[in-house]
Amino acid sequence: MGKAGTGQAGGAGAGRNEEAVARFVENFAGVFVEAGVQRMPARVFAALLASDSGAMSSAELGEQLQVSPAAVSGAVRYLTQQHMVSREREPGTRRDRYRVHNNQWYEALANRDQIMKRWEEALREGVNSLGAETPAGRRMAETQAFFEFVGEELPLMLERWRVRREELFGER
Amino acid sequence: MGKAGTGQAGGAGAGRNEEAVARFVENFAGVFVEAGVQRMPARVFAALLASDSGAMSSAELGEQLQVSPAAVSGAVRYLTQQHMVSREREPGTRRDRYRVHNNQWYEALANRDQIMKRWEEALREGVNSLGAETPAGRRMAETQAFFEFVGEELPLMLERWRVRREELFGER
DNA sequence: CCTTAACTTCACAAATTTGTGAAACTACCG
DNA sequence: CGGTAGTTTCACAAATTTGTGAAGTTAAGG
Repeated sequence: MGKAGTGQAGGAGAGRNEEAVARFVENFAGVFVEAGVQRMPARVFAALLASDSGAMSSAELGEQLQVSPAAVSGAVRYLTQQHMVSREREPGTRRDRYRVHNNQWYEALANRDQIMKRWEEALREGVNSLGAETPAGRRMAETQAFFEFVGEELPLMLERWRVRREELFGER
Repeated sequence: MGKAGTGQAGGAGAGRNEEAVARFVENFAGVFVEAGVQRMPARVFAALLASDSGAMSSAELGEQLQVSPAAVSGAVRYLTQQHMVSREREPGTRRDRYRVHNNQWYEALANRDQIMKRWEEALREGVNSLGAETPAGRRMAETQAFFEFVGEELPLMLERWRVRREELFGER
């Protein structure tokens, strides 16, 4: 717990209230967990989100969250696969840094192209094997249409968000 | 209604290919699991979706899925809490039936009002405790705005879906 | 009221998931 | 080329989750 010397690097401004950060991290990670994400990736992600620079090294993450390098490695693999975090190698050092890109991560969250495809495919197969004329088949076909609809709408919604975002935070 | 010897009741038409049904159930349940739902609720839900009438009794579910009444009970509790399934008591019998309402369940899926609130709240608290002027605070505020935006957009999108749905399946 | 079918709850055993330490690997740096 | 900081992989122990059987509860039907 007590972190030693002077300095966390990635996240800490001078007067950061470490306890508040920790509270946020666990709380926010909890929401992710409820949404079906494993705990460790959720915690790592929350830590990044709560860091000032938006990027931390593996060692920093391990220290802040009190977990082993192995755990960080696994979490980070998951997060990069989900495109919620990107990995960057700081040139001139052999340390990777993991970064959350401001608007990118929640767009990835909303997009979920892969997931949508899985739903549609499972439903399509259901319609085929049960028969489009059966009541169950009709039910599935309707659901499938819904997912297709959402697949069309999401990109439009994200486009509208970019406009709104510009209005709200435009002159950063 | 004797549903003795021959027949599954809730779901089975005469020539239903039970094997195809089982395959769909496990496959579709898998997609749910990937999306963070526990396996048993996912299986129960898939079974209902694949049933002809869209409704099954506890006993029928237990038999089709080869699980105990206790397991069905737990799964059904979860599903009703999520508003993905509704419980009805058949008058004149003491058997409950569990029903999936055609368009209702995926609207519930897309709505997730409760979940949205949790995200917004966690983020709001993060902004407060880290300070709106800090980089991390700004990042969170932006994310929070995004969730608010989505919260506005979802109902509109669902409204558009209802129109589209009428076009596609209107004269049922 | 009593019986009993149906559903729910509970303690526990089984199965799965999770995080760790240690070994293996990679590729900077001298 | 070798040394070494950093990351990843792996086998395993711990913790959590899951489903079961059995007991408990509820209310329909006589």
